[in-house]
Amino acid sequence: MTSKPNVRQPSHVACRDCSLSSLCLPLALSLQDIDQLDRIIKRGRPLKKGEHLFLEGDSFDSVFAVRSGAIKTYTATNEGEEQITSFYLPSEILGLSGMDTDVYPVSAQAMETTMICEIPFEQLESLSDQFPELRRHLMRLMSKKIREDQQMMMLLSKKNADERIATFLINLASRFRRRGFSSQSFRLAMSRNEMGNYLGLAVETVSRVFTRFQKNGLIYAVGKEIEIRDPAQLCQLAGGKTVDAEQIISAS
Amino acid sequence: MTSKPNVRQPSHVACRDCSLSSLCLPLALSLQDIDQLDRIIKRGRPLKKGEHLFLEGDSFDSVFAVRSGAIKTYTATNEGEEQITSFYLPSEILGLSGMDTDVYPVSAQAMETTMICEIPFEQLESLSDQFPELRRHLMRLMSKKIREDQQMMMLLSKKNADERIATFLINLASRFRRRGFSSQSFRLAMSRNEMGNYLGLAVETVSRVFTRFQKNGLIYAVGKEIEIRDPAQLCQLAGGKTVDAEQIISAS
DNA sequence: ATACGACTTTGAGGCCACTCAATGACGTCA
DNA sequence: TGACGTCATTGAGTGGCCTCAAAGTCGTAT
Repeated sequence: MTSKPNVRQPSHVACRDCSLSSLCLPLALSLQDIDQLDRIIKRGRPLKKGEHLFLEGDSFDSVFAVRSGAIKTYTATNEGEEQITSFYLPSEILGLSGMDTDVYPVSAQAMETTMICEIPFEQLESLSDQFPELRRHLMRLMSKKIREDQQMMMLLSKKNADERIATFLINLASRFRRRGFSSQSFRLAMSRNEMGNYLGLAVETVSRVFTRFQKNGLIYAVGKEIEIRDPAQLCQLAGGKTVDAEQIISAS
Repeated sequence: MTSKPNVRQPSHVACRDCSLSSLCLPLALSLQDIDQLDRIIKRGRPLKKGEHLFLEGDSFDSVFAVRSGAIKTYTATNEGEEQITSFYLPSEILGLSGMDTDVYPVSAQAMETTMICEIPFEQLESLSDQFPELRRHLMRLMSKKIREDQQMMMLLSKKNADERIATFLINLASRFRRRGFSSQSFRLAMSRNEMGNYLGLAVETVSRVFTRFQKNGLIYAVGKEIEIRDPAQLCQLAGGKTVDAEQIISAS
């Protein structure tokens, strides 16, 4: 929009030097093949909070990897309100759901200052022709997304407010952990409002549950800073059998 | 289980002779290439109502296409109850969500007598190596599934009982229509219980909504036979902007 | 430092869908 | 054909979460 931004963090880290490569697309490629992926990746300036990566209805050209920061995707309900469909953390890939309609079915917006790697889909497809493993990885990504969405459907149709929020916190914790951050103590990128929107709850309900969890020693929360105090009980609320839950318990 | 069943319908229709080929996997292939797909497809005996195609946790070996009948997929909630995740009608493909874990994340059960085409995944993958278009089609299928699941999440988190059931009926009608059946009048494969389970509603609520819809002239329902009397209003309840809705309106 | 807006918390009250319970309809099998 | 089990319907009562409202807190920009 204005002149080139003054970025402290180098904006052009190659995949081979990126600390996230073992979680991101490159994990499907050998060291020498990574460079080919690297060449098609576009790394733009950081997005500021509130800026959009793409809008619902934009033509589907690329998939994106989050390098730092956080992205939310959302769509409009029939009444024109926003319905958040996903939150994306560093190393996670978004945009794939646009593939079969040639337009993105959701909008993607930065929730804080965010760095993004853009992978033009057409070139990704030709690369997939060369590297079957990359192709399989893409399909696994989508398959995983389907499973996660089904977990989410289960949450929305069967869980009460306490269970929803416990599940959400445990899930976030586990994702932070995989990325080398603390799973006990972290900062939420989203507001209570956004959390409620995503979880199918009113803001007030989210707030009340947080208060109650804190009163009962499950968590300690100040604003967006969260500390998980009783992972075991939180996991149990979330419905212990999930892998996520076990990961956190083992981390404590 | 017993001797070979006496099937009225020929159990070994080749893809090229199957009336569903234009909706199913073959749509990605040219006429001569279809035969290659055809050779890897296994067509077993029909499943009787209640029989399982696979169980949650079974090793992921194949994807399946429904040829006739209907399949539901479900998983167990933490309390051990069944949570239905999808219904599949003829020409629809299921099983793809097992891809990234090597086990099926759900169980699949016949809701009525059902004929199935089984496509061993390993062979489907090698075929994909030969035919980029087949590969793209598979990815589009998954992408579509993701979009549908997100519609479902929206339904579960934002819609009330009336809207959920209207959406469900409109969606079914549109799927029947695509398959050349009437979209005005059809037979539900699922019980009220299963419908409620899928839609996140109690059976009693489903029943009450059906009664009310009937009283208001939106539908006429006797048991599992459904007639859509006022597609426009039903679409509006479902949240008019969906493509499904428009299709039905244009059909009336 | 201060003022403003955005976000969060807390309370009061109401509604929608759930649960429990009982009756009615359907389909199936002996 | 009758008896049984399953499924569907209807009613009464309850509770969890929503809505509305107001006060409190935080962050930010001037």
